[in-house]
Amino acid sequence: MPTIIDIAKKAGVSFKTVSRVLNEEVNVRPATRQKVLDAAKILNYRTNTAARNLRSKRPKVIALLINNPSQSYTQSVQLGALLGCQKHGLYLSLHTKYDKKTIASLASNAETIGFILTPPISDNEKVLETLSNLRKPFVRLGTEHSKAIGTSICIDDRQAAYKITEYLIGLGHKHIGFIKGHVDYQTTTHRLLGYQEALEANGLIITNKLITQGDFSYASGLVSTERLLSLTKKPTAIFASNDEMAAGALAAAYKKGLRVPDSLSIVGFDDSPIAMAVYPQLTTVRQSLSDMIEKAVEILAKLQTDNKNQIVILDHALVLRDSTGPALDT
Amino acid sequence: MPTIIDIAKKAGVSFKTVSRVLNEEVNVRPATRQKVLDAAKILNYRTNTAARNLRSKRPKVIALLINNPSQSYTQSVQLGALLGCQKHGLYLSLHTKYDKKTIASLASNAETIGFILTPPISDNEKVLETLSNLRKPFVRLGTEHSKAIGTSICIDDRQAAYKITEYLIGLGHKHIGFIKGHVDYQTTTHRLLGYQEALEANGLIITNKLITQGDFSYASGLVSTERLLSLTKKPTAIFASNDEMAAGALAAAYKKGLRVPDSLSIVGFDDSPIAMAVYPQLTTVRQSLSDMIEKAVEILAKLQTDNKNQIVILDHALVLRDSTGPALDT
DNA sequence: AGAACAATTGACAACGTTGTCATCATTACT
DNA sequence: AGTAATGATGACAACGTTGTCAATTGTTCT
Repeated sequence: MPTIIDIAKKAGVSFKTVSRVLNEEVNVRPATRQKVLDAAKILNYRTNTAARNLRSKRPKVIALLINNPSQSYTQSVQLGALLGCQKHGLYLSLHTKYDKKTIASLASNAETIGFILTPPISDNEKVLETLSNLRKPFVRLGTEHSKAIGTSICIDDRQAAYKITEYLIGLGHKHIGFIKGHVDYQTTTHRLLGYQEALEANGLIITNKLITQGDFSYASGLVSTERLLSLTKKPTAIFASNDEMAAGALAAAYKKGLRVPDSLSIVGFDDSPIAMAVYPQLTTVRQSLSDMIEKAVEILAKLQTDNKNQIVILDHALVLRDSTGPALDT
Repeated sequence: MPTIIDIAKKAGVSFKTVSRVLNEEVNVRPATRQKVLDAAKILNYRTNTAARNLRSKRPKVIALLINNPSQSYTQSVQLGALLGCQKHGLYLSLHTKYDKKTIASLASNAETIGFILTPPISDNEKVLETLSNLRKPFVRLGTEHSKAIGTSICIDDRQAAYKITEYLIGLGHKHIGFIKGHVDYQTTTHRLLGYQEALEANGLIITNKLITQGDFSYASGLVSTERLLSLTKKPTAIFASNDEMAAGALAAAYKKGLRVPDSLSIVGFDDSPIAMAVYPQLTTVRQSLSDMIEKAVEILAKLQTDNKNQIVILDHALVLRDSTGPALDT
């Protein structure tokens, strides 16, 4: 493996200058920088993180605050965080408690770079206030809260919900039930908005009877769907705000003897592992949790004092599988 | 943080001797070793992996071969492997291809310590043969194959299946359906054996009609259960060889209008995330995948030439949740 | 006892990077 | 134009460990 000394020789500068370029320090002439970067590229240089961590006195720990009942969510996030940390030579410390004391003690540790908050903690006012006072950087996942504290990373939940609703409308569905997520989550609001806007834009009426309250759990999806299917004017499609509730909706449909997607279409949201583990496999919205968290780690890793309070919006995609089909004629 | 030099001062030896003790090298007098270990304990020493990795020329990469359709399985394993690697200062390289060429190229890399094989690759004869010839150590997960090649790590699937079957029998169930797993997996055989032995030991007859072939997928659990429930002599309980099939079984029960656990008890196996995401939550067998894989990493990390071909059997536990209840009187 | 050998321990370099400080080049100011 | 301030670069030490090899101690054999 090439070292910065090899690069230095090739570029005709001192190895310290190479180090400066690679660490994006100021006070390097653009021409010099370019020479170094070219040489690094040719030699296919990769930082030796062991050496860097040994010598560097920079903080290297990222504190991940996570408290989500869904184990698969927790796992995905943890995996992404770990991969991100590995990439940037950082260490991860994982926490499920987020009281003032815990956060303060983490923040006072000189090793700690900053925090990553996952929903619903991302929108917890107390935590946000505590962190703001402590002057440690933090990144909030899955929220685009207007209040500009810290950096936020999310997808455009509203647009995604809009698109998947429009997809159902395109299949001929006119009565589309909606199962809301847990009230503590900001995504709950945005997904509902997207659904409502899509109906409106396509000349359909928004009926409150077709909108039920869930909490992101399988059981709530089951119960909500039972309620929706007992309406006199039954929906021909159901939009569950996440995949677990969609799985519950599937079970409720089976219970009623409705075939999916023949008699009822069901869509979820997230493209979590459950979406493929279920029969029929769910049409859903893919958001890459691991991308999200890797981005969060990257932001903290490359933190400069100037780039605070941005909002990063990542891509999403409709995933069409087997749980959706044309609406039945009524 | 204390260094080996601090320990050396406290123990009155040279820092090189401390290094030797901590690396479990030979040729250290027992008394010296003890002095060093005591000093290390008092100072609460922790190895600086950055420094170690920088200087050490030992290989540091573990190749993980994984090809499992279940995303949640893949995630758990990857997470455990990453945590294990972090703990031992190693790097993980992940592979879903396992043809001869891929394996050979990984093995020829001097950086590679060894391989971890996950089911069903753990029992793939071709792979095992290739690896044996390449003389790189490997650890096989989820198998206790009698053929003693490489180290194997597993739980006692047979005993676990026995116990959960006996639990059902204890609830009064006399007709217990069984859904087999995918044929490529060795666990499939052992879980079936445990089921059969429990029936036999409790004076129940083993009926082939009550045993159906699945493949670990939700869909196969659904179909198998439908078949079992259409028998003239219906089972009052169903033992699915994993949680995904148990989830499918739940859906089939709903479809038939059977309440779980009132009219039908269902048990799964693995205690995967799905077991809690489903309603009612599944009674199942917990096996800690992450423990399993961490152990695998540890074995490779501390590899000595002498301890090959062992079989490590980890603990399991019955997890009683809401999908099981007393048998209906017939 | 003395020689030969093995076991045990230590001195010191080296890994590839960042931190500190010194030096040289350039710009800004009087 | 001369001086001060700033920008750009370099020389070298240092991080905490392992690798190499030499020095010391203990053991075995003649």
